[in-house]
Amino acid sequence: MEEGYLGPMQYWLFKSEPSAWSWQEQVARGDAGEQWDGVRNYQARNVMRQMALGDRGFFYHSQAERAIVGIVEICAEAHPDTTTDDPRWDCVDIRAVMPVEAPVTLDAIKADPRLADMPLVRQPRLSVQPVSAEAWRIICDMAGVDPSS
DNA sequence: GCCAACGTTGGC
DNA sequence: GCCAACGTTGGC
Repeated sequence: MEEGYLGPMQYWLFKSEPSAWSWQEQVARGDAGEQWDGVRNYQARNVMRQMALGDRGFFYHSQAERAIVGIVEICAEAHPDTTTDDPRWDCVDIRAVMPVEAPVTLDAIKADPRLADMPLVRQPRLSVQPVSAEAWRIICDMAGVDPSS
């Protein structure tokens, strides 16, 4: 990636067990954000390496809730994960932008054939995922959120 | 709380 | 470099 190049906005999805790291905790970090650490999976790491400053993402609660609950922004691009000395693992920082008007449940996503190709549906264990511009728009619609917010 | 799927680890 | 064992994840 060239320095200073502003590419098209990209979209992502971050999955978290609310008992480990919740949307409420993310919001409490404010604009400083927090590193999305602890990822020990190459595919998820590679996804994070593609993220650019200012990209947007969904914040998804797994476990009992299973719903997208908030919008986040990438506030630091991939850098070494400070929770390990293992140089293989990178992470980005994200900050909360806003909660969604209405949580979008996994059930609702699975029920929409336009979203059938999402990794969330196809590869449920991938903890950090890309989201297509179309899926972003559709889900923002369901969530009562302006896709450009 | 179970279990299937998956990904990483480590022995060979 | 293969593959079995193991640990983890996440939906149900």
